[in-house]
Amino acid sequence: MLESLARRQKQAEERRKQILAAAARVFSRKGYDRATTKEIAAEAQISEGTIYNYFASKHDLLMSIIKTVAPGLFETLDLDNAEQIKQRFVGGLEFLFSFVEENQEMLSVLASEAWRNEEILEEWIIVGGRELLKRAETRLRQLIDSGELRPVDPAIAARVIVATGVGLSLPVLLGTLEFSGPEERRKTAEQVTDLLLHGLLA
Amino acid sequence: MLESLARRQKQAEERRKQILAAAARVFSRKGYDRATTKEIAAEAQISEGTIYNYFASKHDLLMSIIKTVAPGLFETLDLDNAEQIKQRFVGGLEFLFSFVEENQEMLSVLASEAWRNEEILEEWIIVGGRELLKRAETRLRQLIDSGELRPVDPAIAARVIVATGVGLSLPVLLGTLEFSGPEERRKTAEQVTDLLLHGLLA
Amino acid sequence: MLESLARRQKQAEERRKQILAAAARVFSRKGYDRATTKEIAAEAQISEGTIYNYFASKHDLLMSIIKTVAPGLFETLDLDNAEQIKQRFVGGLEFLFSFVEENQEMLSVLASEAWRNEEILEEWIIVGGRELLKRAETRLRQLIDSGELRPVDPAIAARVIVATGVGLSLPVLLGTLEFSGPEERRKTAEQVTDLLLHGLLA
Amino acid sequence: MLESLARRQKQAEERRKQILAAAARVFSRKGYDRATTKEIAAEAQISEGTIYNYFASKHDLLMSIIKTVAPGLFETLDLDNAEQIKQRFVGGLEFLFSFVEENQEMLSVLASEAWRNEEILEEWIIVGGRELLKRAETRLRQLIDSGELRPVDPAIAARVIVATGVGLSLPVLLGTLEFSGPEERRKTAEQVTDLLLHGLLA
DNA sequence: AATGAATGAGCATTCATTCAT
DNA sequence: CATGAATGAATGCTCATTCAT
Repeated sequence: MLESLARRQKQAEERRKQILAAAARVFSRKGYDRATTKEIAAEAQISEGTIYNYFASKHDLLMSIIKTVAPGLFETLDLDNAEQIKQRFVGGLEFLFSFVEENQEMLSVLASEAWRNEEILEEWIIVGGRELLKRAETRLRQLIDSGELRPVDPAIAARVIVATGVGLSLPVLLGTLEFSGPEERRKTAEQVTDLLLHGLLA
Repeated sequence: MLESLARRQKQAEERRKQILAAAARVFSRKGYDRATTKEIAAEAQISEGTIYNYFASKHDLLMSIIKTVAPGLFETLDLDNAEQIKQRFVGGLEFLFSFVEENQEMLSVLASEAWRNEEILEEWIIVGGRELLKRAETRLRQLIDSGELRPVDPAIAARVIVATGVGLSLPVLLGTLEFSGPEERRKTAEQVTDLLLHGLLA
Repeated sequence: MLESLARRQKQAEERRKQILAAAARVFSRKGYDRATTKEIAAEAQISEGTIYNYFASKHDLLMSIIKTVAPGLFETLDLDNAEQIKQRFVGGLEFLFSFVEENQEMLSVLASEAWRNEEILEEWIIVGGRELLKRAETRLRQLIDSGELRPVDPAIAARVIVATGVGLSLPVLLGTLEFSGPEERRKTAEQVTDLLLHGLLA
Repeated sequence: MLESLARRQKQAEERRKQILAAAARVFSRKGYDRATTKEIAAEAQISEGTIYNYFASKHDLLMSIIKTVAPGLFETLDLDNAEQIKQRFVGGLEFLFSFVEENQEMLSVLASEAWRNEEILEEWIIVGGRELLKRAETRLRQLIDSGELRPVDPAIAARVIVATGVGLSLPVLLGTLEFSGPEERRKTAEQVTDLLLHGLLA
């Protein structure tokens, strides 16, 4: 009895994930508006009606996808988890590249819908971005105070670092660039870090 | 006769621009899919049918907007029009920020539609981006060869520079950031240039 | 064995009644078309599937409700079970009012569905109404022949009496009127009878 | 110009009526819930989309039908427009019968939907019915005071009169009875009036 | 017998496009 | 050229019914 109840809940959770993944693929391919519930159902190999046993609406599918992937994005962009400055940058970029590649479908849904969905823009881009910038700024200020970094404006520096990370991720999100593997991700992260730390000048 | 023909053509061209601007405003506000021809007609203060005297379809409106604004984007990102390295960077960034602010509506249409429109992505983002990177890379290689820049990988450096420019423009495109005026644009461009040229390290 | 079979049948009969009562409540509240099997199941505290172990379809539920309540309606309207004319009228009206109040839910289902369901209209309203009028007419003719009533057209008189009873029951069926108790029902029945027997004129 | 504008408005009004009449026929036949916009469009010999150029929704169609016919119902039931008591009753009943026959489709929509539509029930049945009873009661009280009628309870008498009128109209509304012509309507009105005024007793 | 997840036909509504005026 | 009413295909969503457990 209890066992079957637990199994049923587990199956329901599996079903939810299956539908969400299918929806993410279709949304990523077509965009939210051009995606149809018919196509999502076909992608998930279920009938249209079944979607509505697990999600209240097409809009609920979208928001559930965003909620699944967005929090991880801002954690990933965190720079606080390494010892040496260089390692922090390299590690942060590597995590970012990995996260973006692993969650490309869901993140591209987030990225493409934020433009026209006030709710997503407010809740996940503006708020998340502001907090991210604040943390980066605080961290940079500490490093400047400790003399490890030049006395640059930490607000601008934070914006440049985040902008660079986001800008470098865009082609991956758009599906126009793929890293060949972990080594390439690492090498790119190291090269970018080198440029950010030492600059372009001779 | 000829005069009236010319005048007529000129008026027709005005009408086209008027409709295109209205469409850009509505697309920017609602997104292409959620914009209706009814709303575009109302915004342009004409009737729905008139749209079809100047454009073949709603899709044609979209592509015409893209075609109007996209070429300027890549010219703007060009770094070749200044003497000193620093001035090239500062000038390029200033132009970019100005161009993005001036064309925010049309560019946000481009940015938001590229995610789900293969045609736009291919023709304007991939091709344009590739050429832009190529030009930047060539230019950087010359500067490295001349000893003005460190011997970094020019391909990576080009990607970082473009990524930073794009990443810094995103909040403006999304409408979540506005420069207070030309001075702020210039100051930001200078600070970003300083970071790109000299790096973060002490 | 036999005993358990009988018990089982009795339980099944209980279940049927339980579902039918739940369906009548929901149909009465929402109307047949807007009622859902999901809501009926919830009201009966069973699962949707179980309904179909006792009834062939939602339509079967409706017809079973009608079949349960409609025959009683026409028996109730019968005027043949009293001695004095006045008592016959008063008693008939009292029974009608009581029956309508007691079966308000099921009767309102009948009343509201007859408008759009040819089967119900034909089988229960037209046929039942015709027989009712015929019996009333026969009875009135006897009373006219015996000199107890004026020589009015018995067909018209029957229609007026039935119409009055039905018309007075409508607010109760609609749920917009409730008698405060048996005394009010009796008093109303007496007042109406007085008017029907003696008329309005001074 | 002005002429064509006026003509256009007139045509639009025609269209509205055409659609409303078609909807009333289909609602009357199938009931609101079982009627489809597809069938209404076919009945009106237009396409489905055109309905929405004139009405906001299927629900708007329903409420527009009710609003068209309901006010007339209560005016018709008014008893105030004749000299002699008998003539008032006969005239009132004749008007009622005519009105019901002429507006059978729209009225049957009102009658069948009031059961399940709180808005219609409240706004058109309860409020309208209450006012009607009040007017009838006032009028009866005057006639009682003037000695033309017996000293019966005017509230009960009003309910009986209205109930009789409504009850007699039901078969017409349901489509199970048709008067053969104006003479039959008049004769029935006279017979019913005779019974109401003089009662059944010898 | 009881359950409730899965099904898919069917519905109201939207909107790009056409075309008679 | 301008208009806007008419069109009808396409869509998100509902719900009676089935059936594996």
